[in-house]
Formats: sequence, structure tokens, C-alpha cells
Amino acid sequence: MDNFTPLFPYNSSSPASPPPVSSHLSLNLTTNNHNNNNYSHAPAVYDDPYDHLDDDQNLGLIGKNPDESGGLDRVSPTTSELGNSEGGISDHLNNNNTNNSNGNSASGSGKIHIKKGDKKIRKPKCAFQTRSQVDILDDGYRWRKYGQKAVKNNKFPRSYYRCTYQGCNVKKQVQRLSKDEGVVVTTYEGTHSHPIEKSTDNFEHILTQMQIYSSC
DNA sequence: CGGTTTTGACCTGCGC
DNA sequence: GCGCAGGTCAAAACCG
Repeated sequence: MDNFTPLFPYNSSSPASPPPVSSHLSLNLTTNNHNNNNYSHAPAVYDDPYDHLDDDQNLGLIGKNPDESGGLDRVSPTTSELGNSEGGISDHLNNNNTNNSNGNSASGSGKIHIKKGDKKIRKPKCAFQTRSQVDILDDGYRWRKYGQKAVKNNKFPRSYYRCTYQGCNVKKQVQRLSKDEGVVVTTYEGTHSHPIEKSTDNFEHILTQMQIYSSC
């Protein structure tokens, strides 16, 4: 739990950034089906989203090592847990260093190598699930897709996005559950170092929910 | 033409 | 050590 920081708000004091709310929430806010916009739902925001996803959606977990789990305080998953997961959000999500100004990732990241002896530090991550027909939530930031992978036990691929703002290395992963095709799990990693680039009424609603229920 | 998406290859970590 | 799965890179294709 060392490095847990809010993920959605960019890390400045801009008014657009909602103040962090107390952490340690455990709320299963799943749907707002009465909402008419594209995201016909409020996000379910979790302090440890995968606790819920394990139970309900059987997703994987973040952080193998509780001490390095990017602030997600939870016991380590086993391989079998991950293997059984519904296209589990992998514990490999965390193989990046925490330097937001460093675009290169650390071990486990493609062709970039980490030097021997470098300590792996994991970025905090925040995942939430929404019930939506579209995969991409318009959260007001601009994202560039840099990869897509088929996920085990999930017929839907996982997409990888990076914030396009110069110097901002926030990433997100988007994955739809095969068990429940209406559910999209979005995992954010890192903290935006800049204001939201465009206002989105839709996402403001979501952010509002998140301010209430999560420190993410 | 510049930015974004697609996609195959590559790399790492982990379990067996 | 090997194989698998996840994460990233980067060239090519695509699009406005």
C-alpha cells in the first residue's frame, strides 16, 4: 500500500481535478441502467477492484506481492486463480516502473530491459467496470492504442492505450468480459500530469461517482 | 501528411 | 529449462 495514489485526477491542483476522497472503499456500484448516455451505468469503482471481479466476474488480480501491489492491498493470487480467471486482468499489469516521466517500461515490457539490480516498483492501478456497449470510455483524455492481445479464457481481446499528452505516461487497459459481454473493465495505471483535454459530460457523471466512492 | 490503429514479433516473469 | 501468458514495440496500413 505504499504507493497508492489517486489515478484519475491529474496530479496538479487544477480545479478540474476532483480531490481525493478517502481510500479503502469497497463498493459495488455496478449499474445505472437508467442512464441514457453511452455509458448506461456508473462505473463500479473499487479500492481493490479485483476483489469484486474475482467474485463476480472472476477476473485476475493486480499485484502478486502484497507489498508491491501498487497500493492494492490484497493477498497474492495463485496461478490457478489467474488461469481460471475470465480472461484475467493479469498480475503482469504491474511490471512498469513508477517514473511517470519515463516512457520506457521496465521488466516484462516487450523489448525494454530492466537493469540488473534495479528494483521493480509498481505503479498504482485502478480498475473499474462499466456496463457499456462501447469499449472506450470518453474520459476526456486522448489515448493512443499501442497494443491488443488475446486473453486466455476470454473471447474479447484486451486493448492497451497510452495517454498521448507529451510527458504523460498514463496507461489504460480495456477489456470486455466474455462472461458478461456488457461489462467493460478499464484499468488505469499512473497519474495524469495535465488537465483533462476535453470536457465530457458523460464522464463527468462517472467522475462524480468516483469522487464519492473511490480515491481512484 | 500527420496522427492513429493494426498486428506480428519480441521480451519477461512465472509455473511446472 | 521449457512453455505459456501478458505486456510492449514498431513497421505497415489506415484515416481525416
